[in-house]
Amino acid sequence: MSVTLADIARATGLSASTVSRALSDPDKVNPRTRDRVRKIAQDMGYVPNQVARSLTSGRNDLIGLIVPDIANPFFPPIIKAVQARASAKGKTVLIADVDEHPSDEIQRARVMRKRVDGLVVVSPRTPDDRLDQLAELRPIVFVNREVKGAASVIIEDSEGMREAVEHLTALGHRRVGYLNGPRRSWSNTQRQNAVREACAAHGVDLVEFGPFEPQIQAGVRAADLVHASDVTAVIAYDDMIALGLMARLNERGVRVGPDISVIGIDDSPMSGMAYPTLTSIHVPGSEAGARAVDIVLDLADTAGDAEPAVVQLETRLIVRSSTSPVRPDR
Amino acid sequence: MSVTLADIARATGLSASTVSRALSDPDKVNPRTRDRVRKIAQDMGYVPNQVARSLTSGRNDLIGLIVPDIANPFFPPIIKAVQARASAKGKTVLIADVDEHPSDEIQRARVMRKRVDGLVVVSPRTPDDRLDQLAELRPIVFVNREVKGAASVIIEDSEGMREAVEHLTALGHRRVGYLNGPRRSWSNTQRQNAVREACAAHGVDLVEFGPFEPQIQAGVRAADLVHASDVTAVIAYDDMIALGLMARLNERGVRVGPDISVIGIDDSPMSGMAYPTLTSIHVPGSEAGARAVDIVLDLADTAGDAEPAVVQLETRLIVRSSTSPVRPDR
DNA sequence: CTACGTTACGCAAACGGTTGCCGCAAGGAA
DNA sequence: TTCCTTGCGGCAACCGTTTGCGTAACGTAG
Repeated sequence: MSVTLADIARATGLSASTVSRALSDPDKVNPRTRDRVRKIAQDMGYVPNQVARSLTSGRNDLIGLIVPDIANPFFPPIIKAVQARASAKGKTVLIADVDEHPSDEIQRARVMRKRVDGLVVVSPRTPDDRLDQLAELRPIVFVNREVKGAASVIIEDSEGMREAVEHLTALGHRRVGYLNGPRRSWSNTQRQNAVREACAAHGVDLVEFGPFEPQIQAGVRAADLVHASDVTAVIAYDDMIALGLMARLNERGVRVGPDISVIGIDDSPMSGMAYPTLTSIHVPGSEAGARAVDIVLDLADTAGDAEPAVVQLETRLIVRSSTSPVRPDR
Repeated sequence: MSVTLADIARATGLSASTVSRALSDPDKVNPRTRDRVRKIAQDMGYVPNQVARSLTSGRNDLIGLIVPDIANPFFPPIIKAVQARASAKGKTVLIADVDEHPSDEIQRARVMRKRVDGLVVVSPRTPDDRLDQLAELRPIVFVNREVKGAASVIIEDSEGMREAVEHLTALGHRRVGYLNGPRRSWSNTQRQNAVREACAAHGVDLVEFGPFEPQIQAGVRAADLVHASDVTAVIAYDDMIALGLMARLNERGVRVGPDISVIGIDDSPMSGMAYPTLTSIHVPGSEAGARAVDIVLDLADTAGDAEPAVVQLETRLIVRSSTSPVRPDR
């Protein structure tokens, strides 16, 4: 079918091993031979069979990426960053969208395990005990999730959240809503704690709603609850919910900004395109993705003796036009 | 390191071949033996090594997907659909984001070729001659791009475009702008032709702008050009441009809808979340992705003797609130 | 009881590279 | 000239599975 090492060996009169070395381990062979082999290989259109290569060498030049939902706009930037970084290091990305269906995760991961050099898992919803099982599939690194004994890149919500609440108090808001994300979400727990602490610290009344799924529709539903309450500002678990919220408020004639302030989390690319543009807590997804790749490849090299790295990334508030001073009559 | 067939063979006192058959070709062995083997394999936590499996069988259970830009919201639904469909057929997706950098494509594709069962390529920008090279890497299917002699799923813009122009004329618009996409984009050529024909057919004056990159920022830039012209409605090459356009028009106090009508193309998930919600020509990306997977796997089975399938998918207009009757004074 | 057909399993050769080890030849030193 | 070193390249094992073929054991029929 296609050109193999053996074909080149025949064409050059050398043995397969020499050809192999000429192509991948240049120092072990005479420069003249090397060049001759390379030229012939080139001419014959030789492309090494990665599968065969992996089998012996153990290296796959592949990294596995597991995400819950590609369509959620928070993830594409992460995926892109992972893929870019991997590509820069000569790796390709094997992707699995588990579609918010955590039970698939372990299965998928196990199947992937042998053909990738490492796993990057973005898994906000999976229960801890499942993750522990996953964690055995080293090298592995978790993004936005802390798993004991495993490497991870986590996003520290507290700073951004503090900025958000500070921003709202500066605008005169004293009663703020928080729209909870999914009940089992690790992120939501983090964010919930962060908002509670920040509000307590600033003497702001906190009203919690939800849980809501990270979907536009959930935000739409949330809108009416929020509107019926007496909060003057609301922080949503993520931008999706915030955007749905805004859309519905717009529809009901409530002006986001002047009438009620809205803050999202993630700072997904859509924040700047919504109307009004959405004030959002920037979560450095791209950076997290890139770091995760670095860590996992490091792990792959150093055969897992080192102690797992835990990288923390900070969040910060990006102010746009969905937040305004509280209305004088409230 | 991890459990192999040989380990199970040892544990059961059988040979590796029998174990292999017990697990993957159930009819060839005694049911009693089969069950015993399966139980032990299960207990020992055996996971077949896909790499080794691929090497002999030739099957990889992988399909390659090449997209220009994951972060462009048009693609995630396609990726998701591809991944979902692939997953349903027991395949995993190898993804390459070529970052709008067409020269990488062939290289990446060649490297992928041996380890995937087929390639799905979404490549709106790559020049034809390059695609011809790509097309040799069968099985391969192109999405939203026609390549002679190769399978493809193409999206027929004309119907949706006809509906769009019809819709605008019904609202009284007689002078319509079209914001061109990237100069070398195949899609843009299609859309440009479609809008020209549709306008000609309905006696509408067409004013073309651009080319523009499919980015928010390009739309922002387009806004001022459009505003300075005398068109009362504008159709953008894609939603990204349309959204940027709307954002800037909003900012300048031009009311999208009442003052100027805007139509996007793609009907990306954001169309419904913009303000005002964006009338857009729905492009069935998910369906295209799913169909592409079907075709490519078909091709992989039937060793490429059949003549390449070309599937056409229709577009249709989704009316939302960014289009309104033309202002009486225009 | 022999002969033949099944069934159930094992042997061994792939698949296409990689890599440890060894032999051999050439060059330098003694 | 001889011995040792060094560098180059070949041999063969191996990675973990699949699969064609062969064969032992067993059952059935003649």
